[in-house]
Amino acid sequence: MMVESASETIRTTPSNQNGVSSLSSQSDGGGGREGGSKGDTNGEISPVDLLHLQQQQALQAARQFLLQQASGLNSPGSNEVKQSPVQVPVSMAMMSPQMITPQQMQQILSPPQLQALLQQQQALMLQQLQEYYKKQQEQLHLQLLTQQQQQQQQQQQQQQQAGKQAAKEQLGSKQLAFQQQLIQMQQLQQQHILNLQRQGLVPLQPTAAMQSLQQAMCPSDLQQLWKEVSGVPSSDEALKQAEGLDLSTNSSNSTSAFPKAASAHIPLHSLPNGQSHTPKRDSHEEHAGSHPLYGHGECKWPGCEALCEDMGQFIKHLNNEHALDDRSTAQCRVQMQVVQQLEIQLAKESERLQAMMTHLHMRPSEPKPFNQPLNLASSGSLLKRDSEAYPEGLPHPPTSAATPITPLRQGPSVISSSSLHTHSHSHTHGVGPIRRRNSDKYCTPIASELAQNCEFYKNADVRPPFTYASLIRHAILESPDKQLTLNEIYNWFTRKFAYFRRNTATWKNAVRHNLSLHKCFVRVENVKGAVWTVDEVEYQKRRPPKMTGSPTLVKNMISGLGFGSLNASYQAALAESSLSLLNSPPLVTPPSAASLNMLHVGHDDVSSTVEQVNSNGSCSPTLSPQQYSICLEDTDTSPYCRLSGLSFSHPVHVKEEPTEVEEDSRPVSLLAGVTHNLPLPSDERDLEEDLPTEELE
DNA sequence: GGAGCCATAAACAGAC
DNA sequence: CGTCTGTTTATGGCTC
Repeated sequence: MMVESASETIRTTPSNQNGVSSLSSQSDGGGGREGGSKGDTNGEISPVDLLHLQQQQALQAARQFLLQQASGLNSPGSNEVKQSPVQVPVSMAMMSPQMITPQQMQQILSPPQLQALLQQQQALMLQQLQEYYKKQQEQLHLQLLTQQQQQQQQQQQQQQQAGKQAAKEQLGSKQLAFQQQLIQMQQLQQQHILNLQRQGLVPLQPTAAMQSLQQAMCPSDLQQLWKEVSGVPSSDEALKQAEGLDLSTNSSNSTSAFPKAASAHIPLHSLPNGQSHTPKRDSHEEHAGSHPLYGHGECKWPGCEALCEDMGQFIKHLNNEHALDDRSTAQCRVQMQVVQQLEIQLAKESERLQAMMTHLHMRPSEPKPFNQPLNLASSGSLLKRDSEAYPEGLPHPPTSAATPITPLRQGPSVISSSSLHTHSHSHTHGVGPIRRRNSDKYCTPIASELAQNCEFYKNADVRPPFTYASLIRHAILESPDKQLTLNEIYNWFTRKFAYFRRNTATWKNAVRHNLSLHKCFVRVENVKGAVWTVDEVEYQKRRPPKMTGSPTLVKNMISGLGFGSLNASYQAALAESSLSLLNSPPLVTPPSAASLNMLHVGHDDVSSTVEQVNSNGSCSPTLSPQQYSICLEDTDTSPYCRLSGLSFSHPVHVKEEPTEVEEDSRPVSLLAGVTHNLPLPSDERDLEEDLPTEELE
């Protein structure tokens, strides 16, 4: 729930609103320049120099301010920030809330708190930054004004004299200089803002459009935003918002020479060559045949959608409605930023994809190198491998697909299991390797899967490919005491899986249902109340049929793994069944009775698995001979007896005492043997990493 | 088609 | 009285 709220806050980012409003009001206030003195600027020093100076000062100050903010936000002794505050490449804003803030804060504060804090900081920073810029602009305009006055006077004089031409040129050049300064300022501002955005220090933009970008950008939203921007009648405010900062100067009356000039140049900085006039119009007319802004009989100008029968009409419309004015330039700018943000996003996603691909490719056993131009593609191919074609458009294929697979690094167990039956599958690797993986995987069930992908499941709204029963069991076994209250189980679910942060009623009911329904979950009355424990014997009892019965189940599991939701339930069951074959030893906790139990019980499963494997032909060396032997040993000895003897002599309410007693009996050796041959270590690591971050009540 | 497993929904009861 | 917890039943999907 907390997470839920956190994400909510992220989406709404109220601070943005504040930023906007403050901005607009400020810019309005900028009108005060009129009455403002002409004083200081005056004349001896060249205005350009002055501007330069001021700009630099302003930027300097702004930078310092940002640095302070940044360092305040980030870890205390962050020197890095000092060096290149603007360089931070990572778009933290895109990352999950947890990533945004330093770990320490993360640990101290709850996500909502962090979020609120961040927003505050961001709003503050933005505000102050904007103030700086605003001041600079005001000064610029003051200068412009005074310049104009001077020029006008000059003009008059010159008119009287006659050297009109020269005067005009002078005037023009001076204006141009100012305008260029303005443009530079604007560019700097933009860059600054962008950098801030990249650093996640500032909300994408004060504009609503940017906000929406930050989330999933849906075209309709954008359109709406565009309309907002363009629709406002005397869209001063909106424009200013849209532009992030500037344009405050030339309020509505574009008739005045300066504003017009200034605004006219705004688009310039998108044009490298600096041609000042009507760049857009020209370009528009160039593509008379097929105009990029014209399609399906309507104008595609952001937020426009005006119907135009033919090109001519469209051109007219374009020239009339989207001429070079404040609104258009503002829209253009917004569009620029949209594109920029998209590019950033694209870069990020590409990077991620790259990482995923490399990771997946690294897998030695990967039978089919998937051609993944896309995340989806990769996951899809994987899915298809074992199960037939899978519906494309998996909910959260990227990581989900990747994750389930990743665990296979130790051995694509899942696949292997499937391979048992799916001979036809072009597993390049012989039976041997497959098997191993198989067994390996079995040895690193849900635990490793979770451990390795915990981050993914934590953040991605993907349904985990495990059954409720297996999840509950895992949660319980993961706990120090191997027992959890219902509420604790709930918490574990929400903590570990973003998916379970919604529809709480549904899955909680399912959890309760499972707890009650399955004999393997034993309710134990505790001092504090009731806690739930796992009866491994019972848990294992119901497994065998599945595994032995249907190898295909395992096969399907893979699809379940990569798969988000459709067959989720069933697939989950399958996945879980195979995953938890050999129950994972307690990942985080030292060998305990429970772990023992798990192992022992697991043997059962393992043995069954083994049987399959053997039947297939080769043995599973990977299953670490030791482990193997152990399993067999145990099984031989009396897996179940041992189990029951150990912790569940009375399968029921004996959670604590027995467990501890058994601990020493033999578990250690077993565990030792198993653990090291198994990929577990890494899992343990992962889990440990994982655990600290989340508080276990 | 039946068996088995699972998820989901819902009714119900008892405790807090 | 509302919520939480726990039990139970019903239903539907899926695979073997």
